[in-house]
Amino acid sequence: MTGTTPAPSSDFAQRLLAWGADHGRHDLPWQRERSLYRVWVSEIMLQQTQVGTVIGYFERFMQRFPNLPALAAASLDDVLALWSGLGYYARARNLHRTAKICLAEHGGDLPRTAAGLHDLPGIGESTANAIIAQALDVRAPILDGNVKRVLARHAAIDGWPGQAAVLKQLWREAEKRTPPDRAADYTQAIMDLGATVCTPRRPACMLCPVQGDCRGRLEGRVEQLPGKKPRRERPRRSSTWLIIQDDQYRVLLQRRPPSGIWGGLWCLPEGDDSHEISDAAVPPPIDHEFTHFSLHMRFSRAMSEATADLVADEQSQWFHPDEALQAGLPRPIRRVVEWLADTIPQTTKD
DNA sequence: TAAGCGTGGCC
DNA sequence: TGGCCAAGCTT
Repeated sequence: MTGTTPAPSSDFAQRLLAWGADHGRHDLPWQRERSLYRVWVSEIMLQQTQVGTVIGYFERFMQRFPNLPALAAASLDDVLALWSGLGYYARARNLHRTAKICLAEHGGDLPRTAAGLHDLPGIGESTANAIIAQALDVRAPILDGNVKRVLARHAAIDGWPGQAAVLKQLWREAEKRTPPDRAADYTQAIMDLGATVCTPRRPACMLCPVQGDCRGRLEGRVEQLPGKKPRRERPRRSSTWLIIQDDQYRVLLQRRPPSGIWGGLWCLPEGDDSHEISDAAVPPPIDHEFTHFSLHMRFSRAMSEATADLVADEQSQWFHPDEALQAGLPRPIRRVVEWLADTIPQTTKD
């Protein structure tokens, strides 16, 4: 060693590890009682979702499904009920599928290799590596949104990470910088740095342990990195949803098809203008924003006599509003059902 | 390669 | 307010 040439990859990791010990997060629920199962569930919940949102869902999920066999034995309905409100429901469907596959083909356990995990539904390369790094302390580079941002800035990699060439460069950096040991600590540290210091807006570079050789900072363009996704306009759609109630105020809900938006969740039937409308009060319309479109939702009362086809549908079921709130409902439908629960006349006193 | 897939928070 | 972003994967 000449002593004059820095060893960026190794030193980068060492500085991150030292920073993480003092400033990283060490008390997240999935960091306690660490197991493949708990880390797997947490990683799926955390896809495109922030830590603060996930914690409550994770705790309830673990309470109800403490281990993989419990999850595999559950109905998809029960799994979706606990996922209700968290979004990207394909994650819940894949989680359930994976649990069943592991029970049938892996003796009730998750595979202990990245390749084995990657073969399962809902687990991509970064998630597979994150799971073995966090749960088994095995060296495996990850490349989630936090790491992409940290590396794009530190190595000054231009372009949007959705482009294959940019992604390849980022993977190369991730691979190069991942240290041989302390996989779990390093993985947590680099994600924590991205989440708390190297943030998308107004990064706290003065607090950053790797600011000294951060190329993005040296070139004065930290906030321009990584490159932004090309923007395209969000279509606006509108739809009418039918509120059909029986004489006990039970509401008719319909299970949505297993794929597509809100797949497998319980919804009001989508209506057209052909149904007879009653004059009972309806909830106010809801504007719901998705990533890829805006939805204006209007609500309309229909009589069950006028909708015999819907009532007879095998995917339809009557729910008392309080029961419906226990089911897997999309966010805006949950709001409507809460409104229905509040508008039931109180005929008894106790 | 690009589009589809939720929801909440932030400014 | 609307645009952007978040521990991405699937088709």
